[in-house]
Amino acid sequence: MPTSGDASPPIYRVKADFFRLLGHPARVRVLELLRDGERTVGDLRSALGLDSGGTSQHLTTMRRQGVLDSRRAGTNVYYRVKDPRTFQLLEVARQILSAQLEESRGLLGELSAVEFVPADGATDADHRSR
Amino acid sequence: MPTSGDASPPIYRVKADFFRLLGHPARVRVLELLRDGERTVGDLRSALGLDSGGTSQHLTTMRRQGVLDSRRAGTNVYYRVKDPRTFQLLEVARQILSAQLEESRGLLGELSAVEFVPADGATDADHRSR
DNA sequence: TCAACATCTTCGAATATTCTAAGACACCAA
DNA sequence: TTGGTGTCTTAGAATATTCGAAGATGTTGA
Repeated sequence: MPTSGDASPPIYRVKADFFRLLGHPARVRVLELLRDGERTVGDLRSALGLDSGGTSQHLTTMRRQGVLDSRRAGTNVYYRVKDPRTFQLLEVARQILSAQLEESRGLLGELSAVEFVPADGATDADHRSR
Repeated sequence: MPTSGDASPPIYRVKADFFRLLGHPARVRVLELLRDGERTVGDLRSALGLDSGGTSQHLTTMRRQGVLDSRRAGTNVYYRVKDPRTFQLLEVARQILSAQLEESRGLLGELSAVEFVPADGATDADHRSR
């Protein structure tokens, strides 16, 4: 068996492609809309507020990369998420982001507490000026 | 408390920005290199094979978005991953991708088994021509 | 202060992605 | 077979990201 034409790209590139695929608001929404089952293109289109061309483009991209799967039923096409672990990805991202939010909210609190000045004026995270 | 100047963007946009940040081979590698602890810019630079400008650019981007954190020690700057859950993201992505690989490998096997023809010529996944 | 080193910034060119609009195609019901 | 609906494709313009090169800044030790 031949090692086929295109040398398979390094893992970190495959991963990057995969994350880049998720790196678009409309595509994140598609995943969220598909969280509880398949939907037709029309459903998604109206939920996203895109025209059918744009919707189709995103869906096609995601299917090509193996994130989505589709099935035709009459004149409609139903899309679904292929691997449920994809939702785990969204969930972990949500956790990370809400932790960030919490932290920055904390900093904001400190900021407004003008009266309080820590013993050592400069914090560790302070080494970049600008 | 005022709702501050910039209306906070919808969650799906924040998530998308976050994934897009991970959507670059060099940045994925940085995360992998930081899996077991902090590294200096120079370490990362030589591992990535970039010039110091490019390295700095990626690191700065990741720090601005809150994925990395840095500390200066003398003339060096050490970077580290801020939230360990970030690695979980990489891990889940790896799982999804290797499942995909396995599946396509399976299809490839079928493909080379030219003799075998299923009872019904068309499969379900076959509704898109082209 | 100066030289050496590490890191950061900036800017324009190169490249990639997304948007928009127009029309093509597939399927169903009449 | 024809019209209507739903989905897909394409191509070029608009926009965003990345690359490469040059130099600025900050830190240490002499």
